[in-house]
Amino acid sequence: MEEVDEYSEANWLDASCEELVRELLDDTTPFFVSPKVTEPEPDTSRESMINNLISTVYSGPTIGDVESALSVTFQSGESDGHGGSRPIISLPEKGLGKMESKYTLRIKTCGNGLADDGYKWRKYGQKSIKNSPNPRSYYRCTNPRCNAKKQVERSTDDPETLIVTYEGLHLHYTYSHFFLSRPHDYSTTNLHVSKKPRIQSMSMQTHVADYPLTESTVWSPSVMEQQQLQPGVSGDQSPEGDVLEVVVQSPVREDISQQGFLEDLMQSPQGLLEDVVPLLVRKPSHSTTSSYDPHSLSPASSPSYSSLSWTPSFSYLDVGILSGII
DNA sequence: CGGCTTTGACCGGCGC
DNA sequence: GCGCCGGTCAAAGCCG
Repeated sequence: MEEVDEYSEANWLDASCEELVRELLDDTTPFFVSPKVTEPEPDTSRESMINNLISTVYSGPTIGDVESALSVTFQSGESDGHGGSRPIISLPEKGLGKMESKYTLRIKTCGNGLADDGYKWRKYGQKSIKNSPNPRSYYRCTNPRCNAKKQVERSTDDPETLIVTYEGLHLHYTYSHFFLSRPHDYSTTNLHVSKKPRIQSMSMQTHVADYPLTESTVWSPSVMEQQQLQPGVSGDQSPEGDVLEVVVQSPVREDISQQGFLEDLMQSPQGLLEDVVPLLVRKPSHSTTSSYDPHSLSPASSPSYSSLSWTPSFSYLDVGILSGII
C-alpha cells in the first residue's frame, strides 16, 4: 500500500525546525494570544505572525463549529536541506457547514510520509474507486471500544496529497493529549500542564490510549504546541481564507513512564483535561459547556527515527470535535 | 503466535 | 429488477 509506505518512511526532523519549535515552546513566548478573529498583521516578527495565524485559524470556529464539517489541508513543505521536506498543514479555510461527525483532511505527504496521530489504526479494506486511479484504503481504530474510522486515498490532482476522511469518534484518549515534550529536555516530563499547556508527546501504540472519555474529550493542543507555523499561500484555498501552514515537528518521548501517566491521570483526570485544553481552543469566544473529542490522522506505523531524539512517528494532528455529536 | 495487511467476496444503497 | 459502486467482511498470508 502506497500510503502506508509513505507513513512509514516519515522523517521530518530538521535541526532548524527543532530549534524553532523549542523557541515556540519557551515559557516566555506567548503562543495562543487571542481567541478573536484577526487578520494577519504586517508585523513580520515570527511570534507575532504565528499568533496571528493561530488566532485567525482558531478564532472563526467556535467549539460548536469545530464539530461541523472540518477540513484541513496539508500543504507541501519546502526542502529542509537535509534530504527531505517538511510536511506542511493548512488549517481550515472553508466555511464551517452543518454539523457532521465526518470530515476530510488533505495531507501533503512531501514524499516522506505522514505523521502518526496518537491513535492506532487497522486496515480492513481497500477499494479502487471509480474515476480514480488510486485505491481507497479503509482503516478502523484498533481500540475495540472505539468506532472511529478513516479512509485514505491519494488525490488525483496531486499524487503527493492524501485525502483522509475521518468518521466517528474516538472514545478514548491518546497519549498525545497528555504529553508534550521538549527535545533534549526530558527532565521536564510532567503531566501537569500549567499556565501554558505543554503536552508530553510520547511514542505510543494502541493500548495506551484506552482511557474512556466521560463527558469531556480533548482537543489536544499538542499539534499547536509542536508545530512550526509558517505564513503561506495555498494554491487551492478558497480566496477568502487565511492560510496557515504548519510544519509538524513533534518531539516524542519513548521512555516516559506509563505508570506515572496512569497515576496522574487517575488522580485528576478532569483537572488534567482542564489543563490540557487551551482556553483558546476550548471556547474561543463564548461559553465553555462544550467538550472535545480527539480526532486525528495517523499512519499505520512510522518506524524511522531521527538523529535528534525525535521520533517522526508522532506529529499529531489532533482535530478535535465535540463529543456531543450524536 | 498474535497482530496486522492483503484481497476477493459479499452486501446494501442508489440510479436507471 | 438489474447493474454499478462504495463500504465491509473474513480468510489467507506475512511479519516481528
